[in-house]
Amino acid sequence: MRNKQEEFAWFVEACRSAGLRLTPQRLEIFRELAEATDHPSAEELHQRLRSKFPPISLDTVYRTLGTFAQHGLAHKVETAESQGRFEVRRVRHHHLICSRCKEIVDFRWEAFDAAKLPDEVGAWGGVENRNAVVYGVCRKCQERK
Amino acid sequence: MRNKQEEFAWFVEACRSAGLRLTPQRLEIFRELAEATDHPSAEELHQRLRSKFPPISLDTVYRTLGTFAQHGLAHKVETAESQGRFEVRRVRHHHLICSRCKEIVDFRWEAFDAAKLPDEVGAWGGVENRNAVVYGVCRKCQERK
DNA sequence: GTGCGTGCAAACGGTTTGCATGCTT
DNA sequence: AAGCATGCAAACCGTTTGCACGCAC
Repeated sequence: MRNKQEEFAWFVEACRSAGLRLTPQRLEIFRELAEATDHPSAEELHQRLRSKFPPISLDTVYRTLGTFAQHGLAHKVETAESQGRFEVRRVRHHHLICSRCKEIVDFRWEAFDAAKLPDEVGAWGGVENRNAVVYGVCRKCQERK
Repeated sequence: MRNKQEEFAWFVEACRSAGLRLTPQRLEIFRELAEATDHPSAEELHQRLRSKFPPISLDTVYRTLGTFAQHGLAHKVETAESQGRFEVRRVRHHHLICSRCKEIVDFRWEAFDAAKLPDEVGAWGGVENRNAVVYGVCRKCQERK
């Protein structure tokens, strides 16, 4: 986990090399998403930024997340839900998804990262990334039942 | 891979035990989805059913897929796209997704299915399912470049 | 006959887009 | 000064819903 200064420096550099202008909105959106651990949707993120200055429109949040995702500054998480959810991928990780409350939690799984893929995958094409998604019911929901 | 008769019998039984009525529309939708290998969206599926009898409305396709998913007769695939895509899960499998053409291909990976999850996952809650999603560029898109 | 499933049409929610203005470079 | 980024508002698309009719049970 990087500290805030490092993260900021990394963001600035990433924007530069992607040819993206450094605007207060983009900075705020990135900072807010980088601090979040719950993979917020665009709308959720917009709520959290309401009180910030400058006021950021929802459109800009959508556009900015799209731009970030395009340039690898953020990632859209794959879920079976309709609403898109985003994250800044600090370290290689995977997702636990609670089928009741839809909460998404990160976890590390080095053995999976290192595991050899089946041969047929090589025949399919060139692999760029892999992710594990684990479904279940989280402790909180189990107790709530 | 089951043959059509077996699949039909399985479907009938699954509907019965789920308390779902056996309608021509449901049968057609299931058959079409079971034959598809490309994880179609509701709208794509509706297109394919256009010529069939009885004519099936798009609403019914949506509703039926939702019902199927609820009862485990079909599954919504987790992707980073906005449009939902569905499949009938014949055997345990995982997904290759081409980041260019968005095609989704199934593959088997028994080693992953059997692999031990990290301890922290047990602490999170009760696991019900796991899926691997592998991203890359498929052969066709590599050559097209 | 009962009531679930369907089709129609209208509503809905999340997301995208055209345009004029503003601010980064 | 040039042109990308933003905000506004309207459009858009995939999906959901209320209602009345029809069909599986």
